[in-house]
Amino acid sequence: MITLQDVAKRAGVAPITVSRVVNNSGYVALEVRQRVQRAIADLGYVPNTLARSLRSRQTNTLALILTDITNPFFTTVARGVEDAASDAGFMVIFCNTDERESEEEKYLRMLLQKRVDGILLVPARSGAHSLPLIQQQGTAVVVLDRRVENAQVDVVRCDSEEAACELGRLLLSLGHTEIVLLAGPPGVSTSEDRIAGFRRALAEAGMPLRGRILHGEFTQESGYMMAEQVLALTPRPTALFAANNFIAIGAFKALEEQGIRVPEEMALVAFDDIPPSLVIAPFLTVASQPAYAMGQKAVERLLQRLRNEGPEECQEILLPTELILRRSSGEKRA
Amino acid sequence: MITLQDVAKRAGVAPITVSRVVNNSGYVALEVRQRVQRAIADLGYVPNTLARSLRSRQTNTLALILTDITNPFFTTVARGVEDAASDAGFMVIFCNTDERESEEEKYLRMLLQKRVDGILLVPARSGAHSLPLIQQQGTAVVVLDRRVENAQVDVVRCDSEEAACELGRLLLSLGHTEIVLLAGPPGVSTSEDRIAGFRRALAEAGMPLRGRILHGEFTQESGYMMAEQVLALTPRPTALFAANNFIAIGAFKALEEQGIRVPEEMALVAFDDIPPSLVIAPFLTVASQPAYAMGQKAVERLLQRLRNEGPEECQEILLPTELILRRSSGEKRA
DNA sequence: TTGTAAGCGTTATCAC
DNA sequence: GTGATAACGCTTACAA
Repeated sequence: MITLQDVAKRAGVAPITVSRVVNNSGYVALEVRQRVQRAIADLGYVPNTLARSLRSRQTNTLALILTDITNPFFTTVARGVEDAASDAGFMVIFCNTDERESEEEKYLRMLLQKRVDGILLVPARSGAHSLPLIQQQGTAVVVLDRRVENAQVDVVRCDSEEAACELGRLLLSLGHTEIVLLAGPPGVSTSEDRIAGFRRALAEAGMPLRGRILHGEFTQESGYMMAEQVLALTPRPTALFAANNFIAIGAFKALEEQGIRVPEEMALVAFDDIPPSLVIAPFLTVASQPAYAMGQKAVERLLQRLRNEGPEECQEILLPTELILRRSSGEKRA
Repeated sequence: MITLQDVAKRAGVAPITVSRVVNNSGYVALEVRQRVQRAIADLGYVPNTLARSLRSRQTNTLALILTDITNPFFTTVARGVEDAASDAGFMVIFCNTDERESEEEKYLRMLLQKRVDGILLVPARSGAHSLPLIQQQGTAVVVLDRRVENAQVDVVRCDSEEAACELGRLLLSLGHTEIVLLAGPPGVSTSEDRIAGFRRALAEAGMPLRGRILHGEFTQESGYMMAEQVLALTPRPTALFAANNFIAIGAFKALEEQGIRVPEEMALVAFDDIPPSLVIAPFLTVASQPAYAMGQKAVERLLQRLRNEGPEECQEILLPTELILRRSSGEKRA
């Protein structure tokens, strides 16, 4: 392997001079610079970032820990992260936890050992067991998409509670009185906030709340199973509120198999849109979160931390959701 | 920052002994090992992989260079890569090139500087300008999804030519004679192979080929525009063959806006499925590639190279595509 | 404008 | 079983 030393020898200068040319730092005479550059080209020298990072204590690498890149919401977040990081000269390591804290911790340890400059974390559980690990190590971190309890940390997310309340109000305004929320797992803030928002909408309307919430996972399979349970209820509800896109699609499949028409026999609304580029005929009424912008904003804040810019105190950056009305929520009931 | 030295001092041993404990290498007396482990716990020591990698010449990091993680085909590939890599103790850096060779090269240089152990490359162009860069540096590489010209390299992909031929035959067997292929960009092997397969299907049927191929990008916008062009033709074609999923969806939107019913007035088939978890009502007839398995297999081969296992000569691993018949291809014409 | 010397935190090598 | 020493390839601090 060609090292900086080899280049220095070939160019007849000291190693540090080559370093200065490579990094465009400090003064180097034009003539010397050219000599060095020729030597670099001749030898095909590729700087070794490991050595540089060891000395400079910067890796120019960020990490994004999320639950599942396969969910288009997170795919889009990831793209926002990558673009923003790339613009700033950072590379990004991706980790899928599948909502498991054990995986989260495993990855975290590896990342800290790698001395990544910063971590973007979508915590598997709002307990956020792993946050202390990061902060104790002095690594910069921004939490994405979800709240965490009792933690001093920057967060970029949407107001799930408010958006869920709006979705709930929508269904109520359409005349539904028997609505069931197909929720995500307990202990995840987005799931809990969406439940709280739904509750608030019901409370505002003076409606009682019992047996109206099912707990599951943020997956299609879970949506399917929860919808099956709902269909066994009497009287049968007239509207479903899916806590995310996957749950909605799973629920729809269950309804379809039972021959229940959406929205005529069962209205359906959901959290998280599916990107228009993936959908032949947009159908779901959703509260859409600005996934790409979330990724961007989170990186922005993380870079501020790395550069000691921006406000010193921890911020909670709330991005707006958008209510998108489509066919699945149906018309006003008689 | 706590270093291995600090731990050594605290435990009253030499640094190398701590190293042996951390890495489970060499002999360490049980009593000493426990003393060291206690010191590690007390101090909250986190090993520094940079230093280790500098010495050991291994980073336990792979890189995946693809065109756009936002395309569900690549999202799934990425998940397959991440899972397989993670199982083997490797982390993965992701890079989006948006089909641009300049981006590909930029990322590549950064990755080589980072001394990643191996690179998974979906080359932007079949010229694969950047392959020599990698190989010259002695870094392991596996090419994914696409062919490259004149290169000694392992490739994991599907047989686009054959699958495209089958899709073409399908349309012909349904009685279509005026079919237009909405292709991807020239210079990309998947695009060219799909054209070749389509041509072969026509040739087999003894049908002439003129004005039957439009070139565009692998994007929804491009699909939309190409479909608009098709609709201006007389006589109007009766079937469209989209070279990927995004093109198909863009084309469908153009057709819909013009009030043209699919498949009654225009049949539509495409390459690449959309994952069922994302689709309310599967509709497109497609040639589906096993994206997850492609990612897995590619990592498998890459790890073989890193470990000097497996066949020495370069392999082309072809994975089977699956023809999935749905509504969009329509019935046999009168 | 250029160079010297030391050190970043680990592990390879060889010795005890 | 354990340790001393050097080295990985680069940059920081200081000197000339």
